[in-house]
Amino acid sequence: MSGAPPTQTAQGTKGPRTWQGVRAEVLRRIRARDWPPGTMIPNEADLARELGCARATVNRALRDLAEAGVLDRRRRAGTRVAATPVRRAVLQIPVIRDEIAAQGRDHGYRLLSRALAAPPAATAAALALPEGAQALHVRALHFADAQPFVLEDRWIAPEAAPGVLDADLARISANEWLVRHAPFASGTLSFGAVTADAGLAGLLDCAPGTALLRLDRTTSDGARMVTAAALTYHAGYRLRTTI
Amino acid sequence: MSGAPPTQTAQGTKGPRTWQGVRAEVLRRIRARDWPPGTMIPNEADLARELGCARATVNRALRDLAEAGVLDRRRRAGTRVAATPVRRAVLQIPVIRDEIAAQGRDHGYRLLSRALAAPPAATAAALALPEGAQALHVRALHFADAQPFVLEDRWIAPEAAPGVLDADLARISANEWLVRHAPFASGTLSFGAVTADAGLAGLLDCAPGTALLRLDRTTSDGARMVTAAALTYHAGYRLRTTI
DNA sequence: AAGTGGTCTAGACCACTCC
DNA sequence: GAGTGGTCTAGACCACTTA
Repeated sequence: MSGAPPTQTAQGTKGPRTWQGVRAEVLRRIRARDWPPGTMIPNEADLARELGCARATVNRALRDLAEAGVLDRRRRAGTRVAATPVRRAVLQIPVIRDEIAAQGRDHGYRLLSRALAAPPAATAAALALPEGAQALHVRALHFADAQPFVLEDRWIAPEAAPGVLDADLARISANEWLVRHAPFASGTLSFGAVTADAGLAGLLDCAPGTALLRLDRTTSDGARMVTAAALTYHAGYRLRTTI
Repeated sequence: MSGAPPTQTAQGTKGPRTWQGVRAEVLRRIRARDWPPGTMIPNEADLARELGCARATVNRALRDLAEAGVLDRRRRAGTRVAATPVRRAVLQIPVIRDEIAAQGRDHGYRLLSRALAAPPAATAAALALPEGAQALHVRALHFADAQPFVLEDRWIAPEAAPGVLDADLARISANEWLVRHAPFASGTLSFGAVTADAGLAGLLDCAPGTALLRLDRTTSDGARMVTAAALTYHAGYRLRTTI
């Protein structure tokens, strides 16, 4: 139910005294319509008594189901079965090199351009740059077995990524440099579709007019915006995940 | 760092005696390169002593960071900072009606077709249907304020969704019917871009050749495949999430 | 005002895995 | 075999929210 099993200890039928067992039992009652959507379920203390375990165990199970969107929990108001379950899918966003390597293909990389420039207004806003400030603009192409895989078009705020101006981005992609030097950031992600113009078509080796998947991403180190990147994938690329 | 704040109690700087405080402190040390990627960090008991809290509190914090992909934890082997951090983004997949309502727009719905038929081979395989078996094929259009929002093209295995053949899919969308009657399922999800042909362009009110975001989804109730759906969104639609 | 979930503690045992 | 994380317990206090 949850995106990934919370633990590796994913055995078959857990007794009801483990938190996985409690979760399974609660899920069973929901699926069996003992507790239809919208129903208020017993509070943690009562459930713990009924199932013969500690309240902390029940709490762990219910918290997990709430994170999965199955339950709706609120203090004082209690816990109810979600009326319209919101599914949560966990997307894995690997480093481009790793994604290609995971397919058993060779990763290639070519820096197309690198320049300090004033970004377009939208990008400047996304990076929270002051008026007229410059940023590092990098365009690069990643290959899988010599086939174009994804075009990386990235703006980096130099102050937020010290050292990036000295990095040899012809050898190591900005993607990887940032992962190594400004790791564990937070940010936003959005997906859309774009039509390949002549330039994109040439770079990604497809016909002009082809529909391509594009991922836009902004990254913050927790305090400052570090980078805004647009990744345009080759034709036919699909992003996969499981619910 | 984690997809969503695990609790609503997202205050500023938590003292180090809460699990959020421990998480913040660990994250700070990682970002400050006190613990570079690949480093083994102290075990839970030591960290708890150092930070002056219970081991369970440290466990909660480290487990959260491990779920976020920041840490790599293994029994006996200990906890280390992930060498190549795999970002995990949590995607919210709401019911279409709710997604439109959340934008403050009116949801409209029109059933285009409904028929029992033998699905194409790929779909039959996705639904694990026996040779020549029939499935319910539903095509419908969702509107936001009378503008086409998304085309739903869905195959449903009737045996796995008892009652669906009697459902009035002209009034309630298959999307919603399934959520209500076969909830809390698991499945796969994949995204891609497609070019609008004349038919799609007409339905989604865009020019032929426009690039559209398409989401393919299969759903299982845990034992059997229930449905395979393709959702093709209107031009300009973006799927957003945060890391 | 009161009841519910959210969290912390201190201790214990277990399961897994690396040495 | 030993050390690490994974989990459970019993009790306690707190924070929030709603009646």
